[in-house]
Amino acid sequence: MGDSTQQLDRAFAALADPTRRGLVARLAVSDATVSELAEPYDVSFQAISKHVKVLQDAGLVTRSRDAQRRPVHLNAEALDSMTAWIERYRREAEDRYRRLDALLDRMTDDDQPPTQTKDES
Amino acid sequence: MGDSTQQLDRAFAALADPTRRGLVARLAVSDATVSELAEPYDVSFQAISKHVKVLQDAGLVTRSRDAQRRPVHLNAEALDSMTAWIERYRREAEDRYRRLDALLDRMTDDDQPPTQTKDES
DNA sequence: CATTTATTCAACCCATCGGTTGACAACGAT
DNA sequence: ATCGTTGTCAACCGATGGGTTGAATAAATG
Repeated sequence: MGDSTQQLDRAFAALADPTRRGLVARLAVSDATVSELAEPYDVSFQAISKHVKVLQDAGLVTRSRDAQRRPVHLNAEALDSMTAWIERYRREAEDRYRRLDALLDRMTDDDQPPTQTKDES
Repeated sequence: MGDSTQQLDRAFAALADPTRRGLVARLAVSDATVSELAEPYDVSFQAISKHVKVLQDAGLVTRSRDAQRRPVHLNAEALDSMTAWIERYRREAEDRYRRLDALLDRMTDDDQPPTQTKDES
């Protein structure tokens, strides 16, 4: 098992927190420093710094350096890998339901036993 | 903010665990009982039962009753709400980069100051 | 009724998480 | 060199999470 598993672990865990989802939403608008990010929240500055670190370890954001500032930048590719995982199984499940619906349709249209497809073993 | 926030909390947290992602992948193929789900794993049966409960509380799966059995069923709509959240901000961010790229292109093509669009305030 | 099968509930352990406060580090400005 | 700004690190606390084992529930079956 590669570390793509761990990366998904961290990415999903990161977005499980409403504060961190708020940070992501904010960063979708523009890059921002930790101080700017912390401003709307009622928690300590250090707490937001920790949250940003969690997002960073999950690969969801990157940092750069501009004098004392360390602007935070949203990494859209990491979001892609999450939707890729979800969509794969959602599609698989929906395809299955579609086949099942078609099967039931055939069974009610006429009482013939269904012909077996290669996907159903 | 309604409990759609809490629901997202739970959904993302649910998929943050590799075992639970494995269960989702398995359930994309077909519904299954807890015993069937537990079989490939090296942990106790009760641990898998707990995992299924987490998925259920997150709205990712539903249960039905068939004699003693309680088959677990993947709820594709819950997966949809997750991708909806992610895609919203991914698209927002990508649109921004596209505008920035276009801006830089204009600035390097000729040295004219860029004309302000309605999206940049 | 007693048993088997399928599943949950309860109590516990230890690790991790989100929050706090206080100290430290890096850099720009004076 | 000192100061202010920006940010991280470290230690701690209470709550939550994933795991365990053991007991309890629910329903078919002898």
